[in-house]
Amino acid sequence: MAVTIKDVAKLAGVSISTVSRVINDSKPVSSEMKAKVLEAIEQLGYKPNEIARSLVTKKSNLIGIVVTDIGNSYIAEMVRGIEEIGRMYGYDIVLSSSYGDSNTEKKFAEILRSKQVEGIILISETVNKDVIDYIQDFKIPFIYLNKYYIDSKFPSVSIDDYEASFRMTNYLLELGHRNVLYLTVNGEVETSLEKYKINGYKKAIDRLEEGREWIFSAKGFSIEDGYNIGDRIVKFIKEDNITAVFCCQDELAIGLINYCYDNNIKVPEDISICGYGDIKIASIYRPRLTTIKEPYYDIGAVAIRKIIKELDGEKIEDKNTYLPIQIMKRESCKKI
Amino acid sequence: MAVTIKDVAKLAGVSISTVSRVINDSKPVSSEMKAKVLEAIEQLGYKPNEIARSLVTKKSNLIGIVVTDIGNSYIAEMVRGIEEIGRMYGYDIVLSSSYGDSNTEKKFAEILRSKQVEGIILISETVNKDVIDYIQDFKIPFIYLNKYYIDSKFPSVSIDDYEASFRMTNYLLELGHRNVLYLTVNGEVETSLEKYKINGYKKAIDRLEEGREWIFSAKGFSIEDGYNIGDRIVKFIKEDNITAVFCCQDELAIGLINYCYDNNIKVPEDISICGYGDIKIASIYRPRLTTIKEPYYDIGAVAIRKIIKELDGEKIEDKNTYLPIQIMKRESCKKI
DNA sequence: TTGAAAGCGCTAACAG
DNA sequence: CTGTTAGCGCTTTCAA
Repeated sequence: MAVTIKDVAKLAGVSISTVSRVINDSKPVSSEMKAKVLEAIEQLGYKPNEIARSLVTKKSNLIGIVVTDIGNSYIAEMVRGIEEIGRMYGYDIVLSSSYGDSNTEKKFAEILRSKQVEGIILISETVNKDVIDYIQDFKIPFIYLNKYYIDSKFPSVSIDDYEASFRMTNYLLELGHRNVLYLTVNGEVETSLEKYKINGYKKAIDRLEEGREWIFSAKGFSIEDGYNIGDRIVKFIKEDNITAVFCCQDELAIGLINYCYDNNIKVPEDISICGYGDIKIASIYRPRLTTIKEPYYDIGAVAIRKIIKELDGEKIEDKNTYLPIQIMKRESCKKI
Repeated sequence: MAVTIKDVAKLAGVSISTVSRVINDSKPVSSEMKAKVLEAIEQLGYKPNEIARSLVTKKSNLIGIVVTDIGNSYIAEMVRGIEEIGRMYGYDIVLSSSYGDSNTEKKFAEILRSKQVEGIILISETVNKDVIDYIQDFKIPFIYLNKYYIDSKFPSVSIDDYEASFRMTNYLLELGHRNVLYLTVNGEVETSLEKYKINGYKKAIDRLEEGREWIFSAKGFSIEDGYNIGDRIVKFIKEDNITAVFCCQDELAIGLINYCYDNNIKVPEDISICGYGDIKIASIYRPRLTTIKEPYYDIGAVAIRKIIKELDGEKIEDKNTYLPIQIMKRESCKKI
């Protein structure tokens, strides 16, 4: 059996309240008693039982997070931010992976609540108003992070996608490209952030004299989806003299570049390709991927900071938080 | 205030013990009472407070894990395995990142213990007997995972590095390579797994008539280290007609291939390069990296399985667990 | 089969 | 400044 506060009290010859006071520094204790207690604690190697403590204080110092898949590098990065900042404020992280199933998301959120987590961060890749409502009903601080979709009624933290997309398109234009294709993804148009990104792209193109929009859709957001659409894109490139492809996600861009590699099309010599996200591989891959940096670490950090603020009683504004945009100019896009 | 067992009892018109019995199904309860209780639970949306439960049962159903950095893809993969299997047995994961500092590892392990985790998994990248001893003193199930170093006295789960390295070298030989360079890393020779891997390489080379060993050291295990050693390797390649480089880690291999890319050396046309680990990027990168698969997910899965077994009172053998080896034959190495 | 009561390890009034 | 005591929400004897 582990050593408890009683053992310490007994050894130090004081009451348990005194021990409690010294470990929490909650009320003045005479220095001699304090010394005795500290001595006993040291001797016994006593560590307070946080579970017992939580039960009475109603503070578990736990933040629950349910992610789609910690194996995704951008999610791991968000979790890093959450964990590191959480720790600074004394919170530990309880992690669970839903693998994209929204019932699982619910179930895990439920379990987390049972474990008395003080707040929940959900990192999702699908839209599910249902799940959001469900978790909000817990009445504990809750942040919803989704790189692909938005729930307009629910604040989150992200970059301004419209602006980012606009800036990236402009960068391509500055590089001299005139026929820029935007590669988006089929799907829920209503809630997809693609709506904003496409508008950003359009705005930039529209400012061109005779600017023409080329929008194309992949089946999904994955590397494989990018690869699979390669042949159709390449056909387009040739027919319409496209010189740059702006992919709505880094994964698609990587997949597309892989397709090019496998088919002897040189990037950026034959075609410039850029992505969106700046996932880890983007700067490792050759050619290094030109992309928009979504600051995943910071997104996680800000998310948990919000939760902690709310826990501390600060009123958090009910607005989306936008983080700075950065265009990572690398070698996958060249001047024309 | 959340709804408690008392509320349920009151509403159902029974004692709290009865409620407890139905939620735990621990003792027979008449079906009518049961019905009333279930009804009340439903109506109130009652969920047992796991913290309170833990306090009395002394089972937190929490496994603590301290990792070097969840941003590392192989670590994320191990965590996936841990989490997924843990969940199957009703355990939740509390995650913390040490960023490589062994005092932090200690400190976090300590915090986890306070949180009453039932077992600890430490994923480390350095050697520190100290930390291991410290955590073992907690007297709770503990698994130590380290991709780079070994503590011979402490069982872990991994592949047989000697055998893996032997097989990979043989594969290179089968491909027709005769001058194969092994790229290792400077450092703690005593505890490094490189010892075994180098021996595996040597054994394969030695079976060759006139086989010659070429062993070279990078400064560290990172992509950057691989890149930085590029010029020296290339010099060697030319002088000594090396046709294949066997890198002791995928990261080094990727770094080296990047160096080649940037310096117009074609892989695998000019030089074959293989890695060790099969990290996520290995199969995405072009050329796809030939490498040895270390089954990270499975390593995590087996690790937590061991912990759970121990928690269930099964005696676990005090031996290292070896997982199957697989050579991923891809395009970065070609026939000669 | 049920309920009363003790107690898990700790904090926080409340007295003194 | 210190100790006594009453819980926190739950499980688990022990009687009934």
